[in-house]
Amino acid sequence: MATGRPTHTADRGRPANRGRGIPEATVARLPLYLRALTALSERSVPTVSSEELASAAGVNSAKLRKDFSYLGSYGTRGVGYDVEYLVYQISRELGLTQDWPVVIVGIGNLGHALANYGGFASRGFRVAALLDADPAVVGTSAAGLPVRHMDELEDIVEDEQVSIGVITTPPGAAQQVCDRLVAAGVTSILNFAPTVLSVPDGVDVRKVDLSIELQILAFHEQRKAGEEAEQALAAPAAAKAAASSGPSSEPVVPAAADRPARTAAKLRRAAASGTDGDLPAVMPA
Amino acid sequence: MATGRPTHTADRGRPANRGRGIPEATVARLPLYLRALTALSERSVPTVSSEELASAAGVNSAKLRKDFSYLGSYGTRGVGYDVEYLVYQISRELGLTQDWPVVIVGIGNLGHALANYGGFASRGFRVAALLDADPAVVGTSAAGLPVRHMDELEDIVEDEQVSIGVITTPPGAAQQVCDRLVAAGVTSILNFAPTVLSVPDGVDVRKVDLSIELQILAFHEQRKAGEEAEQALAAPAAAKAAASSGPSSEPVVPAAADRPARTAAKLRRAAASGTDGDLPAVMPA
DNA sequence: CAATCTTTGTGCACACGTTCACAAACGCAT
DNA sequence: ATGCGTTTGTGAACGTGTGCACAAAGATTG
Ligand SMILES: NC(=O)c1ccc[n+]([C@@H]2O[C@H](COP(=O)([O-])OP(=O)(O)OC[C@H]3O[C@@H](n4cnc5c(N)ncnc54)[C@H](O)[C@@H]3O)[C@@H](O)[C@H]2O)c1
Ligand SMILES: NC(=O)c1ccc[n+]([C@@H]2O[C@H](COP(=O)([O-])OP(=O)(O)OC[C@H]3O[C@@H](n4cnc5c(N)ncnc54)[C@H](O)[C@@H]3O)[C@@H](O)[C@H]2O)c1
Repeated sequence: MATGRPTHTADRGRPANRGRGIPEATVARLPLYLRALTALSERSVPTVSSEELASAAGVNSAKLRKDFSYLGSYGTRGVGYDVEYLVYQISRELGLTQDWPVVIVGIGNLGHALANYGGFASRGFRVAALLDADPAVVGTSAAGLPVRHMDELEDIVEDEQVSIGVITTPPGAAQQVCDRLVAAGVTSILNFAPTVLSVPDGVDVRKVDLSIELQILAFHEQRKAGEEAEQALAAPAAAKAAASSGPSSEPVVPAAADRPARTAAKLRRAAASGTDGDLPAVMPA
Repeated sequence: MATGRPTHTADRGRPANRGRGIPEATVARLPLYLRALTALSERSVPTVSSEELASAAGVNSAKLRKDFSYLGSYGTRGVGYDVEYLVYQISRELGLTQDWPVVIVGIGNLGHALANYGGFASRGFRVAALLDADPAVVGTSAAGLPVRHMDELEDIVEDEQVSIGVITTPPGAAQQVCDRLVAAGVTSILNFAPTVLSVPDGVDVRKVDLSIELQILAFHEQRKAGEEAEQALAAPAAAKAAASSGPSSEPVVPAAADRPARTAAKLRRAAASGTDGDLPAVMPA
């Protein structure tokens, strides 16, 4: 097991979340804060309040303060947080004060893009090697690094002390590549292939799945269309009255009135898909 | 506002989560189930139990059953779920029975990779257009599609009824591109730039952030190293005894004993970083 | 038809995450 | 020193998500 997103398998009998145990949700937000703080630091802003920083990171200020409270009391009441100091503390907590060599396996479209990505090195992540199984790809270079053959994986992982691997192979090869990475000693994997990886205890897997993100957006998009259809059906008279009563009238359905073109498009969608009670194409036995 | 991951701003006065309201966590798993079910469907498997399907999707079977219960009672007790029927129901719920035209803005490294990605079209997502601001890029083609100029954005969005936009521009341009997409009528955005986007109510934003994923992995990796260091410090005598007592002895510290080479690497890390109580580089005023 | 076996659907308890609201702490002015 | 305005840190309430455990429902067999 140990596959999905919040799979931190090494949860062996921890008492509660206090006293070194930072909640997973908080950990996921720390990089966000760090990014905002780094921007402030570059503008030489000395201190920042929870309200300002929260706004810059796109979160609630109470949440931010609670998040920071897990790290310790690094703020000053009446003033705010010291930017440089917080940058250091968060970096340390996330383990970014050390070097993290990373291997990328599968140098196709996506692997190339990742290899070229500058944001990699900016936070202590160093591309230790690019690997591929295809002899046609091996020997070429991407972003100044040579693409090396999978045979070298074990040596590279050992020599360079690699503990993080990125998988950008086709889905069919992902599990096999994953097994090999784990056997070689990699204990954290970032998987871009649309595959459920199974790994032993103590190995963390996170996945990035474009297709899932789009499907979630589509779900909400469909829901929005359905809601607007309901609204339009429920009060068409009121909407017409508002439209014809001139500039002095107040908007009756503000959300819909803002973007009338969109509303028309969504109504078409809602009509096409059948928001509810559609006849299934296949009936169960 | 409306920026982070689970930001579904259109939550205007909904009573509870029942009666059409599917929990966000469930929505996020539906694509996973769908993928597993599609694979079964291609192997012509007629029915599947919650246990089997859960295992294939990498989740708990109780969770899966509860997830499906939000969609309705589509299973048969004692048998399981009809694969084809479930595929249809989930597809319909996610809105995949209709066509979703998508525009990709910023055809650089990542934009190219996404344009070439086959998994896009496989689920009703059609690339309606590739857009870029750079005259050197406009006019070239990627994955058989021409790269068009940003000036055409508004026309394309209207003509093709686009409601989903993908942003793969540099971070500095992301907010500006986002604003323009929203003004043109796009109401769902998938953002690959490391930027916090602010959008009006009714617009959904999801972000994919490689750097954050790596930082989260680094955090857990560091934690693992710290734990192993503690273990090794707490019971070095026991470990030595086990190592020297021959093949008849049982493992004392199983997790560490599995991959001894890794343990050495982690201990080195733990020593280098200072797991706790490090002196800060900058002190607060 | 009854007995048995399998598997679903869900009530319930608990864990986790979010938000409110406010006392305590601090800087600063007087 | 004292008071005032500001902002942190956190207790407490609430909402969401997870997983156990089991009754009910259907299949299957005799
Ligand atoms: N391209 C995208 O935008 C995108 C988006 C989302 C997900 N993905 C997923 O990312 C993965 C890679 O996508 P891509 O477009 O780069 O594919 P690609 O075919 O361009 O590249 C895959 C690379 O992996 C190599 N490879 C195959 N088997 C291997 C093995 N056993 N060991 C090592 N290397 C091996 C191939 O030689 C090839 O170079 C796929 O799983 C895809 O579904 C891609
Ligand atoms: N490459 C990766 O693997 C990777 C990984 C994670 C995140 N990202 C992020 O994704 C984004 C794109 O990365 P990339 O490597 O493809 O960058 P890139 O520089 O290769 O491509 C960016 C493209 O955007 C275009 N562009 C710039 N300003 C624009 C504007 N105002 N309107 C329209 N187009 C505009 C540029 O012409 C260029 O073609 C960046 O924000 C990067 O941080 C990239």
